[in-house]
Amino acid sequence: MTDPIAEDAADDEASRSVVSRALAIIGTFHGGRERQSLSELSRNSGVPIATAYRIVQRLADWGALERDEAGKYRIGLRLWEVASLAPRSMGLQRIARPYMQDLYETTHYNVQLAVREGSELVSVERFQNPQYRRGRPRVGGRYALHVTAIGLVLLAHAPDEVREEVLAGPLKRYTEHTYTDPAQLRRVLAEVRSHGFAISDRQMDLDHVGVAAPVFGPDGSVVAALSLVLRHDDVDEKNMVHLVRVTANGISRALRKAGEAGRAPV
Amino acid sequence: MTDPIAEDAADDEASRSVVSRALAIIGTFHGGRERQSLSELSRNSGVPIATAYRIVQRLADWGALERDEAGKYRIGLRLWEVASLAPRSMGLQRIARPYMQDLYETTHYNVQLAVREGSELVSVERFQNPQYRRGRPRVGGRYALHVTAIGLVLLAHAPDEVREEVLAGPLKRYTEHTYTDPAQLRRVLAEVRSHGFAISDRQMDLDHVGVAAPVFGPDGSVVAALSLVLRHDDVDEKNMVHLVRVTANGISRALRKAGEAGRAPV
DNA sequence: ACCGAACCTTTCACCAGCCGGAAAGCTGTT
DNA sequence: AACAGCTTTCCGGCTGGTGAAAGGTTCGGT
Repeated sequence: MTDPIAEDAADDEASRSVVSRALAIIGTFHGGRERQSLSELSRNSGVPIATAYRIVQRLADWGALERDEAGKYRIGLRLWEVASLAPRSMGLQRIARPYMQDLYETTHYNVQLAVREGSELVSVERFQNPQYRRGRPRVGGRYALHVTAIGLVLLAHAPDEVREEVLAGPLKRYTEHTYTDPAQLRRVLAEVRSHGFAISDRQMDLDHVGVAAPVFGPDGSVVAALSLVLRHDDVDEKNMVHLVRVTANGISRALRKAGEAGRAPV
Repeated sequence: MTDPIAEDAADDEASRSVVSRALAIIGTFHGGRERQSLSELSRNSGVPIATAYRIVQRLADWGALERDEAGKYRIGLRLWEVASLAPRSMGLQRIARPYMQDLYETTHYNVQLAVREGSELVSVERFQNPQYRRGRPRVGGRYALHVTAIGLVLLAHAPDEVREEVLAGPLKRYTEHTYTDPAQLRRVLAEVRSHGFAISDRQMDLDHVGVAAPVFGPDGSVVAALSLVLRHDDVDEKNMVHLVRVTANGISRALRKAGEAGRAPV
């Protein structure tokens, strides 16, 4: 089996430590590689097999990994349990879901919620129209910031150094409409900030238009973005801007209220 | 601040290893303790502070932990990303959600999905009526098997040793209707197996009635359970049994189809 | 049935890297 | 200003981790 993804070997100074090796091992799991044998774990993480053996034993004892019937390892339920305490994903999600559901039920278009992590976005929650699902944005998946409406919102409100990094780096082209000129993208981002929403018109693929708006945390910073994705010939996306913004603001308000109540998800 | 939960110190043979210490540290997080300072992590995990410091550094470097503005540590987004690859939670959830949503929209009662982990149940997904939310079953939370309808289904189909363990152990009473007599519970579980569903009538609290049915994996084993929770004076729960069973069977069928397509969630 | 390949598991002796006490910074508080 | 609590750094002692290698097992091919 050839690897579609480059090997995850890491050669940092700190990568010799046991903890780093353990993390390298669990980091080999990603979409499309959800079950691995011990040998695969060793190969993909760059950790020697005997070492991997012992580490995997301990991870499995604790429940971070599990073995299936075939003896392969997969991410364990216990790890998911603690991960579901991550404020930036599940904490946010818990509050945002009712709003997203309302938006979905009034429009029946795909609704997305994402946060920024470094110079990428991570999809945190989505509601999809079953008749019409693009598998693409997997919950838990990472995607580029400069392509989608939701990414443009997050990029527009990112710290300067992140924005400059993305603007400097190569801007991968997906369609003829994708922004690949840094100067143009910079102009667009300024508009996103001043208007309070972003539109991505066939920049990811030629069939879809996205409308996105920022979600603010209790301290006024942008902690997430909400988007609605529709087919570009379905309806005029301008009509949807208000709806998306109102929903995003509703989530922001709920976050502020939850913050005041003590349990502050950011 | 006094701890509502007993200290998580562990003194096993293997608990001296670095990996086990790291896991002990991330294991100190649970509902109600989502943000901890380094000192708290050290105290709650039993790991000396200097050691905890080094381990936490590495966990934070990788993204398993993050620091918030106040300098406290919380579960990081990166950990949630890999955890969202756990077949028994997110894999199952991805398939079950549309069915759960349909059930919710036709009834507007609370819908739950849970799996068994050891002698407890872990809530994997839920749809709640906003007007009427009991905060109780937090997604990612653990609960006893003998009290709720969903737990009774999971317990009825658990391996013998698990069932015996639960029957032997103390059966905590929540209301006057809770099953606390092992012989009685054993009889109930046999009925659950033969009838293909479970009903919990005010056994958790005096207001709610639950109806639950098993979800089968591709190999015919019970991998999860689905439940509908209603107020006991709302409607005759018998009317709901058919609906819950049909929905659970729909999920089972979808799991089988996904299994045949290669990506087998269990 | 036989053989070979690939994988999983276990052992072992050495030494790299970890452990943790102690003390120095760094806040924010009385 | 002194204090209390938390975070960070340092370093000697030594223990648990490491990786090669061998035995066991499962599979597929001939």
